[in-house]
Amino acid sequence: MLSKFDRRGRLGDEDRAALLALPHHIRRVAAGIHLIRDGDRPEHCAVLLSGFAYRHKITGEGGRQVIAIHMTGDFVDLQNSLLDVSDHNVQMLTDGDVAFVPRAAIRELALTRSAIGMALWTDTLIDSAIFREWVVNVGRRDARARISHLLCEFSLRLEAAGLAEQHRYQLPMTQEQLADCTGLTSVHVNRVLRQLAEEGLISRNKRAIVIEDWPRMREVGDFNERYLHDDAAAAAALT
Amino acid sequence: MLSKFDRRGRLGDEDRAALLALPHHIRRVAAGIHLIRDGDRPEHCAVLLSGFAYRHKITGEGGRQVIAIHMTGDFVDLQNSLLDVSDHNVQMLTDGDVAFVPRAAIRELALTRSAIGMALWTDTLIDSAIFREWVVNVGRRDARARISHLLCEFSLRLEAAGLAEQHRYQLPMTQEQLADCTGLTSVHVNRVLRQLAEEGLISRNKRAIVIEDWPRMREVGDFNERYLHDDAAAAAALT
DNA sequence: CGGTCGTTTGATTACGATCAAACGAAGTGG
DNA sequence: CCACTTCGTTTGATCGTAATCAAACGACCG
Repeated sequence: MLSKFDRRGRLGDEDRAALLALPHHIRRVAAGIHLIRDGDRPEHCAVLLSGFAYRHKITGEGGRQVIAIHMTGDFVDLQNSLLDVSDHNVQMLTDGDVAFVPRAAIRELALTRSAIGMALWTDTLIDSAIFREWVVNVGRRDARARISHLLCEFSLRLEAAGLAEQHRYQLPMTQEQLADCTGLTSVHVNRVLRQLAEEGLISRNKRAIVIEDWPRMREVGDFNERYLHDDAAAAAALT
Repeated sequence: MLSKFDRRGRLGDEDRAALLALPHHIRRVAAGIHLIRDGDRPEHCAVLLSGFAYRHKITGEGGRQVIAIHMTGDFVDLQNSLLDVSDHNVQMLTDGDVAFVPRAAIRELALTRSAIGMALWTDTLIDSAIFREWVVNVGRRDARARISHLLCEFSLRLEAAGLAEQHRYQLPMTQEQLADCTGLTSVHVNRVLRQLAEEGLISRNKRAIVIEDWPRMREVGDFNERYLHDDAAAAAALT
């Protein structure tokens, strides 16, 4: 859980110890359970120890838009840590272990140990960078590029989290959820995936994805890993 | 410039003084000038004293997606303050006065005065909340709702910044830029604006916008001001 | 006065949505 | 253990929103 912080900021030993000493309780949480609900006043902030979670909003028409996917090691709700009322939902995508840390403890720690505050702040800024890229993805790319882009992003982030290798990984979601990430319908996602496979860009078997031709996928998906602000991800992009 | 902070966090007098004492130089900047460029390593962080700026990215196909609009009082590049290389552009939308603060000074201040750090962090979290809403806007709403939503957002944010009253304001951008905010084409934006006016939801005269029927616009745009996390904006939404 | 930029309108096209249905896999209960 | 349901995937047919292409017009500016 600390490896991500180690990768970017260097925290002193004392700061690391203080982070680890945060009060928390760990619970196994089933897929589908809400970690935060739109309109809630969150009392704690979740850290994903295993499994996946997703952030989403529902429109008045009933459409769902996924805004982010979180994976092992992510500090899930720093986004709500300093705001009073949550403006979106966070739900488990798969079963997973979650550590719940009281919000007040995090604020306290950020105030008294400002290096930790900066590290947490940085973490939320990287989340923002990904939000921005998603705005571009759904706003200005066609279906083929949107999905390719997303598959590229997953590949690098999963690799950085130690959950993928050689651009091979297990997609943690259904095609319908993929559609909700990209602003498409599940029917269309299915067709695009099939087409990408037919062209030999990817191959898949149930949820297992292999990006067979990384350079071309990068191009089709108009993907540039810089927005991930993660050296491990950047390294994975070279292979 | 401090009024926004006053509205949410309460900073002590000393902290306020420290913020005001930040080294900076103020410059008049013309519309179109870049404050940060994608790929740059920013050295300072801009505060908008007057005028508007926008944040955007360009896709490989040459499409432009606007990700955020900033107005008087906004701390424009906290988003890049802790990250090494910018992943997007920020450009002036109109002429304006900009204060440039060295990035190092901001980091220093955030480290030594953690209350300020928290206030700045909060500011970036609110930016994120708006990014998230924009993902939903371009991902899951039709053209009519996207544009209505955006007009509603502007109305409240401008009012909160003291630049609008009674849901009347001056749009700081062209229809083409509006299209780049919503993932549409300028032709289509034009048609939708005309239609909204025909139905009596808004009226317009050049760039001057009046939201004639706020309740219906809120509904058409599927707009809920909660994501702005701003009491002044929430108050304006009631009228 | 020509030139550029933004707005406006019309005609046509296409991408992705919608509607519909079948199928396989996994889980449930009788 | 097998019917039965549920959920996700897959394929086909049709429809509609917004894109694209094209052109004219008004405002502002040098």
